[in-house]
Formats: sequence, structure tokens, C-alpha cells
Amino acid sequence: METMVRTRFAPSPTGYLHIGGVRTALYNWLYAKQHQGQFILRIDDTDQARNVEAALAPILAGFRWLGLDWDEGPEIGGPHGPYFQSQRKENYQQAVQTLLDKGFAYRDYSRTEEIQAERELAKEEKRSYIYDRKWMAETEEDAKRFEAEGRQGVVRLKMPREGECKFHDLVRGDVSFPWKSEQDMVIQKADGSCLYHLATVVDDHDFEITHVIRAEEHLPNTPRQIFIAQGLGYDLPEYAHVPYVAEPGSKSKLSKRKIRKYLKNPDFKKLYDQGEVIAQQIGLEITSDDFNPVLVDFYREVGFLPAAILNALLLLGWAYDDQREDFTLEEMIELFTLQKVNSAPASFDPAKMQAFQERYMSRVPLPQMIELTRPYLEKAKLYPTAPTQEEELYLSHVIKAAGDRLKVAGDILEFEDFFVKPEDLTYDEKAFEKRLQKPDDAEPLLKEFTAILKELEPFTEENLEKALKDFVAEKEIKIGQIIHALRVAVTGKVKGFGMFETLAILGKQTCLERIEFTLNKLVSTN
RNA sequence: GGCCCCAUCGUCUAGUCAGGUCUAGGACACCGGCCUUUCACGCCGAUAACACGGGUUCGAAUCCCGUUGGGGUCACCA
Repeated sequence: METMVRTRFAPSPTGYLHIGGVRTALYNWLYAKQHQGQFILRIDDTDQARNVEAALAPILAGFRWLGLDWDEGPEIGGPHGPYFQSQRKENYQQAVQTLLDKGFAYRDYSRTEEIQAERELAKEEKRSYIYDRKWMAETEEDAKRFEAEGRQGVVRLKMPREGECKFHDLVRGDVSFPWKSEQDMVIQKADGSCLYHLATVVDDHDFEITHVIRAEEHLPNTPRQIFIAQGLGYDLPEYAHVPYVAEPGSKSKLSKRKIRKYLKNPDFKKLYDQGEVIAQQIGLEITSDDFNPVLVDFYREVGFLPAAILNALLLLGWAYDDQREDFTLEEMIELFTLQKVNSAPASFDPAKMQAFQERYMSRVPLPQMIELTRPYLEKAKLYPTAPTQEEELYLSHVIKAAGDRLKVAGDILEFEDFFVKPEDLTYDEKAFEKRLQKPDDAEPLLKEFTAILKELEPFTEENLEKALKDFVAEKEIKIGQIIHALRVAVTGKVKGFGMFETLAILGKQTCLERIEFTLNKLVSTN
């Protein structure tokens, strides 16, 4: 029997989930699922003074929302736990001791300032810096002597200084690094705590990780990790370094902090603005860069579909063939291959993300659409938490009429005019002026047609259309002469659903109330 | 700067490993048009790329070398 494939994603508790991270996680998840393997979540908090639990919550929430479930990890545990590096310190201490015993590491008593000075000197002289191991304690006596000087010891890796570290990467093929360009990395600090490289290698081994699929920035870290693994006598995992996700229109790494810069990109701006409008309507405070299309939370808050995001992210650096772009989760699992992951970084494309979202959204069936949009109306206080059957039916009419206009769930708030009282209706002022105040015939036509509306039974889309068309024919006017005025009078807006659909959904009483309200407003503003 | 990685339309990419079927295909965006009471959708169309220079070869986007450009990484961070 072959060994089970086990992959992992190891976020450090930063308080947010970056979409680049999600893509890496997705690839790990897909690879594991495809091989009937397992996907493990491990928390890299070796050096976290902050509140890990609070900083982790949004990350786990993001994973849950996206449906990237983990087989072992925080909240669910597992046979290899704990899954927090901060709780596995003994393992690292033990590993350090082994490395020391076997001569793969040494105690070093140099001071940070000393090393720093050496490094700077080397930089000035334009040569690469290699530590001369001046403060390496080769014997107990050395150690005691250095300690007597008041020095504190760290543990460094005794890296080879000749030859090359060669390994095979599932994405990039064969890669090699000269050992001499490697530093004697510190693996244990003066305070006794252990550092990332050591921890990650020990954990990957303890967790029986078979495939380390991670971002490209870890590629230069691989030789030292291989060195540690070999020193510890571990079998090496397979490595796959996937490129990082780049900024829109550039090849730099996408970063949460550079949002100001990205906002200059029209597509990014559009995505952000769309979200901002919704955020304001639901009373979400935008106080920091955390409301950010670089982060997964943004999409959740605005009402994107997880499947759309996953699909868009899947294609950021991977393609199945020259045609197919839509993949269900099952299809992704079946068809994903590391071999087809591009080795060049892919720029995040906000417009493409939107396009996927729109396509997926257009396929959402009505009942699910109701569930998706309701929370937004509730948060905006436009809809009761416990609606009557009638109210639910009304909402379903609005959603049906909105159709493709709902690009994200939060877009339902664009149609707030269907949920407010006449006096709370906000008018597009320019439209009010252009369609109602300016044309001389707007008011009389509206009044005349209102009289017809009053008598219209039943108040259906078909009847409304016939009524207006008959009216237009009889008055020998163009439909444009009344329909725009009517729209503004009833919805306050220039754009919206089909006119007759709008009227029918609102119902006779509301329509008449609003027209009356508008006519009064018209009088008072003239 | 050292080490490493990368290079096809504006963007994501197919094609590159096994050179000809590529006057380079698709998608998104953009632009133009159609539909239309507005908006959105939809439909039709257009523009648009093998970074450059040498080789190898009958033939190169595809193989080799170099150049240029872009990027990652060089902590007692992860």
C-alpha cells in the first residue's frame, strides 16, 4: 500500500486571510483530495506574542466559508496534535539536541551587534558574507569561557560550504543551490526558543507531510530545511513551489498593505468601490486596510460566492486546457495537477474575479438567492428578521426581477427603493430635474395616467403594459415622454427593472402613494 | 550586491517536455455595433502577444547560448 498523501497549509496568525494564501491552500487541498489524502492546518505561531486566538479566528472563518475543510488542525484536533507550534516546543528542543549531537549544529556565542557589523562590512566591500564561526563553541570549555564573558549562546546550523544542494520540485523541475551561499542559520534563540525553519521541518515530519506545496518565496529556504531534515535523519517530502500571486498589472507580490497603490488600478478600484457601497449600507465600518479585496473577508462581507472565488483563484496560474474555465469543486479535485501550475507569477485580476462571480451568481437558484440576500436587507434594516409569507413572496419577486443585476448578494441593496416607505424614498436629483421638473408635459401626463392606474384591475405586468401603450397611442406621444417620468416618480431612480414589472411588484397602492408623494414634491420644489 | 526563479495579447492563459497542423487558440477587460422604456443581461464584431540577439535545423513560440527586463530571497520574523 502506498503511503497516504498528506499536505498542509501553515498560516501564521496575522488576523487576516490573504487571497494568495488561499490559492496556495486550495492547491494543497485539491492535491490531497485528489489522492484521497488529507489536508492539515497547522498554525505557525513560534514567535507570536499577540493574541493567537483572536488573530486566528478570521483565518479559520475564511477557510470555513470557502469550504476548504481540514482533516486535522485547530478546533478539530487530530492524532498528531497539538497543531500549534507554540505548543510543540519540546519537539524542537529535542531536535536541536540531536542536531548538536550529530554535528549538524553548534552553539554560538557571537553577539547580534558583532554579526551585524560583519555583515555590513561585507556589504561595503561587496563580498558575500559568511560567518567565520569565530564564536563557535566546539567544546564545553569554550562554552564556559564565552559564558564567563557574559555572552549568551544561540544554536546555529553548521551548513556545508562546498558543493550544491539539488532537489526536484514538482512545479519547477530540478533546482540547485550552492551550499556556500547558505548562512549558518540560527535555529534556537538565546532565550531558548526555536525558530521557524527548525519548527517547520520537525512538524512536517511529525505530521507525516508527504508534499510540501507552498509559495515560491520559500524556495531559497529549501536547502537549509533539507539540511535540517537530513541531519535529523528524516525522509524528505516532495516539494512544490508555486508562484506567489502578483499585484494587478505588475509582477510584485500582492500585499495587503499596498491597497492605496492598487486603488489606482481602475479594475481594482471598481471592485473596491462596489464593496464600499455595500459596506456603508450595512453599517460596516471601514477603518483600516482590512476592508480590502486582497483579503478573503472582503468577498464574504460583500456577498461573493465561495465557488466563484475558488474558481477564479484556481485559474490564477493554472489552466486545464485552452477552453475550459468553469470547474466545480469536484472537477477541480479530479483535474488539478501540479505539473500544470505555471512557474511564473500571475497577477491578480480584479475584473476576472468579478466576471467569475457574475457568472456563478447568474446560476444561483431563487431559494438560495433569497437566503444570500436576506442578511443584507436585514442589516440595512429594510427587512424583518421574521418575515411573513407575504413579505417573503415579495422579496422573491424583487429578486426574480433583479435577475442578473445582482452581481453579489449585497447588490440587493441597490434596490432598497422596493423596501422603503414613500417618504423615505431617495430621489436621484438630476433625474428628478431632468425627467419631472424640466419637461412641461411630465406633470399633466403623470396625473392623467395615474387616473388610469387607479382603475386598473388586476394590476399585472401585462395589463400595465397595455394600459400605458394605449395611453401613449391615444395621446399621440412617444413612450419616452412618460415612461422616464413615471420611473422617477415611482422609484426615485433612472435605472431599474422593466417599468411594468416594477409597477406590478410594488402594487397599486404603493405606486399611487409614491406618485402622489412625488407630485407633491414637484409642486413644493417649483 | 550574492544566490535563485521567471519571460506568449492590457490581464489570466493554450501551445514549449516529444520543433512543422500556430498567417499563435480561448477567457476577462477595453472599443464599436445590435437588442431596448432605463439599467443589467444577451448577441455580433474589432484591436491586441511569442522581450531582444545569436546559434542548431529544410523548418523554432517551441531546443541551446547570451543579453535585457521583471521578481523572490538573503533576521536571535514566518
